[in-house]
Amino acid sequence: MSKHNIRLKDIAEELGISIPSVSRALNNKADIGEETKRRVFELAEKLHYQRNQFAINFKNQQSFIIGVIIPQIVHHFFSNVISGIIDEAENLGYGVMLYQSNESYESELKGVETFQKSMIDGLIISLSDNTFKVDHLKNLQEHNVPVVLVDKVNPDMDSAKIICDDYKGAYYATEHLISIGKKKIAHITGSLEPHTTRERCKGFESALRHYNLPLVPNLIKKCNLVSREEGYLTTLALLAEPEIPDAIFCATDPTAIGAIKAIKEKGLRIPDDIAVIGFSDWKMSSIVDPPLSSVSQPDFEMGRKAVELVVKEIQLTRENKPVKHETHVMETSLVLRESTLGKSKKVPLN
Amino acid sequence: MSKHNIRLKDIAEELGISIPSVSRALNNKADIGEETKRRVFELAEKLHYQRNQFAINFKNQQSFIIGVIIPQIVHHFFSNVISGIIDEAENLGYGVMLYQSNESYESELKGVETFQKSMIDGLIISLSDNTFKVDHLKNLQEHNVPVVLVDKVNPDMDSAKIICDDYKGAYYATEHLISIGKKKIAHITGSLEPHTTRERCKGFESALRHYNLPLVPNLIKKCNLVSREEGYLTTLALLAEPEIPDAIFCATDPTAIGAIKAIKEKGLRIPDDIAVIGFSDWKMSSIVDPPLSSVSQPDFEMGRKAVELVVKEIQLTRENKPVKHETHVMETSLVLRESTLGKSKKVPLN
DNA sequence: ATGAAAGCGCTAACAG
DNA sequence: CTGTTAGCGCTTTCAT
Repeated sequence: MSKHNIRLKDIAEELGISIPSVSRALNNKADIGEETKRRVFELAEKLHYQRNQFAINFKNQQSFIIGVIIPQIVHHFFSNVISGIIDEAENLGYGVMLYQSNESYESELKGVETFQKSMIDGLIISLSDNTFKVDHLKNLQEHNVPVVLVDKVNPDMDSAKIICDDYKGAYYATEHLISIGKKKIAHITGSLEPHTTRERCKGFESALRHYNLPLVPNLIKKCNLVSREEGYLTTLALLAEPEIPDAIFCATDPTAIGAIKAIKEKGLRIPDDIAVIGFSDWKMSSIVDPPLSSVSQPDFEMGRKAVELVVKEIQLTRENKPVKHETHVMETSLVLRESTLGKSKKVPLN
Repeated sequence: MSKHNIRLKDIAEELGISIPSVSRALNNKADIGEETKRRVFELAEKLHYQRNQFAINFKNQQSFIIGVIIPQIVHHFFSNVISGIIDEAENLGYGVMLYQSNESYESELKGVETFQKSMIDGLIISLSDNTFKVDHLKNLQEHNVPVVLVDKVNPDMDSAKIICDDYKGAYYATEHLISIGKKKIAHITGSLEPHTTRERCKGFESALRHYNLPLVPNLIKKCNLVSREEGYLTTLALLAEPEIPDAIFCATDPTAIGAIKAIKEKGLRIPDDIAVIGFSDWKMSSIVDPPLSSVSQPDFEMGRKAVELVVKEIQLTRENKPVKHETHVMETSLVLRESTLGKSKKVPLN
């Protein structure tokens, strides 16, 4: 049990050679005799030698760990971002530490602290909705830990960023509603604090303007949590307006699902009376009745790209080369289902 | 930029004292002068000293990192297990590294390898459905890295385990169907390889037996992936039987959702003609139409408990004390919704 | 091709 | 109370 782990020293002694020689052999260095190398490998194998990464990390001051902070894992979008991150990190030889902020700034601070204790080489973070200061992240940068912001970004941060084109996604979603003949389109937006929801709102307005549709203030409703409950209540409010909309673009899928519930309860048909489209293409969106059209974000790909950027910066930083922070804007795509298309089109189960 | 990080040495030199004194001060050791301590803290503060955890980890041969391998993050159940893990790990001063196996044995091996490189102190793992050998885990144990199995366990592993009472959950689910007057109850089971599905099947049969209902072989259908698609197809097969069931207990929620789709397509009413109950209480289960009754597992709590066990074993191992591997069986609970209760009972939105 | 020596940053053991 | 010494396991000079 407590038999100490095998060290280079053990192998060296057993073979009657020096420790550096063993090291050189195991690391396939050039200047080492073939015969020696063979004997070292053989014995290492036999003793089940495992390099002590603590020593190596210590020597190189490098952990090969990337820290990841996201608001909530349970969200389908973030699960997929994380999958992309883990995948690409594996490819590049990095491990991934995870922390969730639960949309709390204080939690986010704690996460950064935990990560500093674990000596992460780089950080990928999607900011909590309640994070307005970024000193904790700048602090990391000052300690030569590159930071990459994903999706939920902050203009005060001078760092690499991965965002998706929320503006265009919203524009296309709205354009789609117009294309199926809708004229009185409502928008349920979230808190306008996060960059993402603000862009979605802008894209919506821009599409209306472009197609010469009136921008009716009463048809733009704000809710803070963009939850199902809120979507439900907000839609009920919309339906109580003197002139009700014939389509609703919701800033998130849960809101849209709430909206669907409200519309169905009122005995209205989807999409004939009111079409509904959401944003983010949650897993559950294909399961609700009717299946929800939505704007799909390249979540997995965003994760991959984030790792690519952060590792690039890690390497440049280690080589003391100047780093230029890239911002990657990724394209969204429309996933059209019955909530806007109706039964006409056969929609696959998945 | 490349100004090297502050070390104890820098502080010691600036203050004209020895390095150990600085160490003692910073660590609030007993035998250090108040005045010295004050000066050290002051300067450390001023220089933004941050302890170099690489050195400490190296010295203690300890990372304060727990590795976690699960099949798929996107699954609601696992997301919540992970949340529980991160939460409790934070409490106990540990960070969490994450890896997903995607139900692949090879992937799982890679995960263990990655983790070994990162020198995890302990591992929490939910085995992939294709993992039948556990040498990789035993290897970890031999290197004094405690392993805790969660939910997907393996009898060959001599380790701590967290499981939930699938048998009882299935029993209660079936009993509930009986209690609402159902007599011809079908069961859609998964591959009988994993311990979990096997127990669910046993619980189902046991309840039928206990209530003197016949065990009709044709009403027990197996599908391998327990996916929505499979649930749909399997249910269609069930409905093609000469005598169709009046209730279906599905081994997972996705299967149940597929079942609902099939039943609705056939023009049958839920639950009047056929009641449906699932297992795991996925987020989406409350959203489908009708909302799905299900057996809820204490996912978050399972995660917490896993951390508790693994940390306990880590500590015992470090102190060279004997460790007794505990197995924790956690209770499930029924979440009843319209798919078995009907509209009668007002079901809350959440 | 190999060995000897030094050092990464920190802490524990031992003196005084 | 404080300083000196040593060592965690490995790699990287610098000799030979």
